[in-house]
Amino acid sequence: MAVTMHDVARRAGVSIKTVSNVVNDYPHVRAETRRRVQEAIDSLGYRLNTTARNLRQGRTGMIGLALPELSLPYFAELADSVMRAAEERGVVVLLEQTGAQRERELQALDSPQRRLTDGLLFSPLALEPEETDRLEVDYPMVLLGERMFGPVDHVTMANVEASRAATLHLVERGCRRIAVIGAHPGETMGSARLRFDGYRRALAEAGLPFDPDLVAEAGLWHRSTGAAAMTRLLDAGTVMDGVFGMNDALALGALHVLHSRGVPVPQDVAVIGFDDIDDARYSEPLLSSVAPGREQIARTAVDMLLERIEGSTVEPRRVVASFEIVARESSLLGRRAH
Amino acid sequence: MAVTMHDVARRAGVSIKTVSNVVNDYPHVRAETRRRVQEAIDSLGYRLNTTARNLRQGRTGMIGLALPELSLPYFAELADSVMRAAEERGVVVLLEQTGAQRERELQALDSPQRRLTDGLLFSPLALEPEETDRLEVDYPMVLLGERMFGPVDHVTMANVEASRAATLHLVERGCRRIAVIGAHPGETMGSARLRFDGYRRALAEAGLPFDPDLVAEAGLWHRSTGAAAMTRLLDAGTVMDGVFGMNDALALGALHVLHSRGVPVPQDVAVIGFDDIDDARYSEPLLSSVAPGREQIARTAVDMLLERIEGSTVEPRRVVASFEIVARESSLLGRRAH
DNA sequence: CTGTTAGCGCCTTCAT
DNA sequence: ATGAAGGCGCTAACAG
Repeated sequence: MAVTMHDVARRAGVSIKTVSNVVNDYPHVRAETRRRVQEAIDSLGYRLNTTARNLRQGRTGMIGLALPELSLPYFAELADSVMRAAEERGVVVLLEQTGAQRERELQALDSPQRRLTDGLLFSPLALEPEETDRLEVDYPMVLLGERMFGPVDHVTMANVEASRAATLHLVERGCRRIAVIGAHPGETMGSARLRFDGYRRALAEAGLPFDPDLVAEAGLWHRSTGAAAMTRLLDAGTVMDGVFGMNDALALGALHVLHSRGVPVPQDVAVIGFDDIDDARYSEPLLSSVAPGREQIARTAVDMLLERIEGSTVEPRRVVASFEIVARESSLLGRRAH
Repeated sequence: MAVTMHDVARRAGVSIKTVSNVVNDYPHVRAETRRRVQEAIDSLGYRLNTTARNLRQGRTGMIGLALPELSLPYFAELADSVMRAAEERGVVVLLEQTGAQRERELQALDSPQRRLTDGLLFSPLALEPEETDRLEVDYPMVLLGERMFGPVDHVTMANVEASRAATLHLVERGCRRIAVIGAHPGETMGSARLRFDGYRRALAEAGLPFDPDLVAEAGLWHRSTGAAAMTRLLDAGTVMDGVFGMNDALALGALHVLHSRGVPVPQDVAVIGFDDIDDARYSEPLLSSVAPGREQIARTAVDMLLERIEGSTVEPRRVVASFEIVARESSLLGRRAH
């Protein structure tokens, strides 16, 4: 049924090894031989059997990507970036969703898929920082995100720095009372905590007072929770001239509410989000955001994982991606001076 | 390095075949033998080498899922459903994005990944209906969506029927002038055409006139385009008491605009979308929608593909999933009688 | 109920 | 620059 190297070899009048050499671009093959083999390959419609190669080489050519949920825009876009980066490196990505549930995150570390992949890019959201020992696995792994750190390579965004920069961006636009949406009180690491820290640091640097009334919690970082938080702020009569949404979904929800209530954005209230998801380019007004270096994160993570797969045993590394403030309409106009 | 069946066999004092039988839940194994083998497996930490099994069986245990983009909510949720359905059947899904570009859709049909999968679930969005001959591939395939039909199994949603039902749902709520958002003039098949047909059919059945002024185009089915379309309708002074968004993103965009302009929903204008994506459960007001049977589509498609992989040669089948109207706040209240 | 044999298709020695 | 042999880890087929 399937055409094998043997068939090609017979057809081209060479040995199987020569066919293998041609297929794998081995340099020392005479041009004429190569041509004959190539011709046989084309005429027979031969295609390499990846499974056999994998068995022989003890590799699968696939890497796993375990993330919370594809329906969260940031992760859908991250998956996209990782798949592209992997393609450039000649490997294939096997996606797994954990639903941000602790049990399923643990399962992902030990699922049957692990036998199918050479390594894992793991983005936990539910595992507790105390459980880092679970990350001591016997296959190559690179950690994504800031939920936890362990004795493995880690690629993360500059949460604190970037939040600080986002907040300072609003300050530069003239904002003096900046609300922050998405806080998770009590969290000791994780994005919510880090981004909140960045916000406070910026206030301190700018010499602005911290006002707890300007902090709005939001458990899930969805549009709806962002809208609800904004509504609470407005209904409480909180005076503000800027809003920092800890992610774009929250910021978009807030934007929606401001718009509905007739608050001019950015004239009366400037808004900035975080993640720079695609939707930020389609809102009214366009949403300013922090581009957290998703592409860089994806590339770096894939490269690091491949190095581990190649056998590198250097100390676990930590890479922090560089970010960028993307100023769009929601924070763009000059604001009233105080 | 790796523990093999041989190691387990030696440890348990049985032959390799017996180990294989235990691993594969072959029934005729004595309980005592099974126990001994299992013990050896556990103590050695043995894990089946899937690649070797695949090579032997001539299968990979993976199916491909080629879809436009994960960042489109419907497809993210479809991918989720397919991955779950596949897991229940013991196969793994290899995802590929085509970016809704014709070239990349063609590539997906012939990518190196095809050697890694036993079959393909293919959801084209850019290929032209005339190009059905491209679908004559030499591996098992099941087509998803309504962009085109070919000589292969096909799973689709009841676009016409469901749109008709959505429109009639608004009619039952008392709507008499129902706008439709998302039209693609000139399209001969594809979702936009089919859903538009359902809309017109419903109007005809309800004895309502068709008014071209109530039809709003939207090329990309995003929130932003839905909002823009709604804005155009309102600015043109079009009188309406209902809106049918051809997908939820469009409807959510429209909802946003109505809300901003102070039009009470559903009191003055009732709104319904299509796809029942997760976001519909988080809008203000909650968005009514058509649940197109995503789970059923996923299960059916996976099952059909697996049957083909098993070697079934029955005539190509076409399955239409059953849908459901999900009435939420945006269309729920009784409307003024005329 | 369990063992033996013979590959699946490829790549890595080692020759030539 | 090319060929021959062996085996990656597993399972199908057949014995026993």
